[in-house]
Amino acid sequence: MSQVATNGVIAGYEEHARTAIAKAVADLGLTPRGPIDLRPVPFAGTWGVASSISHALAGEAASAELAASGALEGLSKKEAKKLTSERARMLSVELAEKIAASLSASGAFASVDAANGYVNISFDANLVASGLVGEVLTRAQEYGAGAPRTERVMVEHSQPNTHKVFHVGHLRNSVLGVSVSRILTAAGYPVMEATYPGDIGMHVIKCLWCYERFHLGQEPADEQERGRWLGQVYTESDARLEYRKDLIGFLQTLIKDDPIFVESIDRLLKLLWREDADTEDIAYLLGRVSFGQELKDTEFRDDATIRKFWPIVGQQLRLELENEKPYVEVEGVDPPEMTPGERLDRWEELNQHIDWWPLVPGWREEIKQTFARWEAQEPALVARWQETREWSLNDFRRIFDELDAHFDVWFFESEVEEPGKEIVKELVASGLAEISDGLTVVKIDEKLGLTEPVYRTLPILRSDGTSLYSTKDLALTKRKFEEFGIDRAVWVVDVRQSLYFKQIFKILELWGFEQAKQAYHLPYEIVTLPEGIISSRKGRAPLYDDVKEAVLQRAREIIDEKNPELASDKKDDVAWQVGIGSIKYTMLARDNSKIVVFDLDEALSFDGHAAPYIQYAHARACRILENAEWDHAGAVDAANLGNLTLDFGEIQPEELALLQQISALPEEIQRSADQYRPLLIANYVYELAKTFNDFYHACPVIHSEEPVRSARLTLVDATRQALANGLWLLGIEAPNEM
RNA sequence: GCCCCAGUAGCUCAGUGGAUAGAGCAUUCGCCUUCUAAGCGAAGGGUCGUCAGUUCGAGUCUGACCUGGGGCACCA
Repeated sequence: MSQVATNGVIAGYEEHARTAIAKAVADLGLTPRGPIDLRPVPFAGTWGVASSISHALAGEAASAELAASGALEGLSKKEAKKLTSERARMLSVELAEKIAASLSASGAFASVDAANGYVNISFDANLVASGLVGEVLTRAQEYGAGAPRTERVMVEHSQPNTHKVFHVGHLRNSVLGVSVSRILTAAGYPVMEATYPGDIGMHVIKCLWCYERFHLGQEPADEQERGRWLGQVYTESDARLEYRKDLIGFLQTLIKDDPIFVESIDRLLKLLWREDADTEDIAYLLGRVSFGQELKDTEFRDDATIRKFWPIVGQQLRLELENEKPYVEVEGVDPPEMTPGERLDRWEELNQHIDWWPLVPGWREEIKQTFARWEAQEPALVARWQETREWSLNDFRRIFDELDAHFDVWFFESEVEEPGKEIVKELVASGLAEISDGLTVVKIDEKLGLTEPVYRTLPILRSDGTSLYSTKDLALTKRKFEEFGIDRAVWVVDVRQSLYFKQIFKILELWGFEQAKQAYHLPYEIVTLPEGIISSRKGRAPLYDDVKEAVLQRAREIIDEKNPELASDKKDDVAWQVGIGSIKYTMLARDNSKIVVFDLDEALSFDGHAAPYIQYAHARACRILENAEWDHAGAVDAANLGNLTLDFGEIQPEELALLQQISALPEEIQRSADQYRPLLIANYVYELAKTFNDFYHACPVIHSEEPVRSARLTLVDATRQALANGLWLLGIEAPNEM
């Protein structure tokens, strides 16, 4: 029974069943091709394991038998198949009966029967339940955890950029990273968690430029507000620098999907003519608009042209809105991107800053200079960077704390910039990298002798010698393995970076860095909004702090309604547990490969398949134990001494289902660790809550007679533990009352 | 053009080659004098994108195609 102690009670019984089936099969003179499959019996009212081994054996036998007898000759493929299939079904039923009979005769199982070609082995419920529940109570928080492993894993997640805001997109990453780390830990791996904030790069330069140039000293007095404020400065920097592109882009949209605008262009340009605009510019506009060709902001001779033209465009859009005709769909023609109302709004937005138009080229020049100052490590700029960076990091530390994300290592992009450049030098020296059109790249496919594009080409240094994201990741990967002695490194980064990571890992491998093979990119799909992609650049992102506030407020409202007697500070605790738990659960109860469309109304709905449902089941279990004045410590003692014996009397289907569900946790943990999928745990714990619900609706606990009462209370205790453990793996708290 | 991902109920999603494809939301109808109604029960709702193939057995594996999304030289 030592096997049972390490792998769990149920694993022991399963192993036992597997060996017995294998023996029964061998006694019949048959050899299964693969391992004996086992699964829970999929019917209510049973607890045990089923095998479809007789189907597999019968299939082979039927084919062989029919082929040998010549019965298939002259038949069409379809007919032959049908015949084989029918014969296999008959044989599998016979075989299952023989195997079941043999297992029954051995007397090793409570009951064995054959049904439909399956062999079903039922457990002696009271006996196995005592073992299982005893295991849950003695192992407590450790129940479900696997045997310790030696492979050391580093999980890097949570890579928000400083100088930008933390939004729900980052939230998915952190929540996923925390959960994957916990699941790997539970599966037995020693895990290191690492975060990697992007504290340098073009976004930082832009933000610093905008801060110095327009907002120096305007930062909020409250230090807690500064991170968010800085994010707004970043958004503004981008709006300024991209102003011309944005405006031209909008004109381009008008040309594409507003035929009335295009038809009116002659008249509009006549008006522009009267404004004394540059004639060549007018001709340029006329040509491009009437032929639907691409406009370029650099093609205008006079900066004043667009400023004169803009009010005219606005008048036209207003006119179109006033005379709006219902949109009629035409087959083969794409519907317009924007409604007339949206067009006017967008025009208005751009109009507010029309004076930016002539300034943009100068600003872009200033960005280059700021970048150069950074490269030269000008002390004043570096000091500014350190100060502002800290505002963002303050936010991140608080947010990670709130999310219960704890890191063993903090990597910063700024630390690996120089080491990265060193590696690039080596790569160039060794001939792996080359300089193509001034840009340092690795032509990976060429180096591998591939003719089809697979890895393509990766730039690893800008032509001006400044570092790229890739420059830094080369150094970081090396550092992870060499400095921290890990065996496997996992990057939790969204799916759009898949090719990029393939490239980085392959380059390191080509360079001769063996551990590159143990580097794994864990991709997950992005979070979008119902109206499209999240962009902190455009300032269109639900911020973590805002979503948190909304969700806490909603949770508090519901608590006030559902459980008004709860003490006020307790209400706050529960609101936090439920609110944060709900956000986390919606992120985790969707597979990594699925896009999450973030909708605040949905996030605020706590009904049905959501965290509170599971938390509620946990709270109910706690309350039952409390009302029964259940002696938890006594039960644990009994279990530790091996004295725990449960007597459910005539055991109910709901009790069996609950036992079966509790018993599945260890396997689910291993499976979700192997696949890096918290979803499996999210589903598991929901199913467990549901099964528990069924149980306590069907089976009175406190009001039942001994010994059933104690058996049920122990089962409730075990359920409470399994729910808490499952929620912990998701990073979600389990309230004792709510 | 090449590569990756998704396509299952009206919507959002589960589904480990195995028994009758399941949840939640939404809709309709029930259930609080019994351990918390954030709950429970019932009803309706499906050519599992299409077509071939592998298999005793395919929503699940393979191939082709269709639709949508993403990626592919100086963003991160």
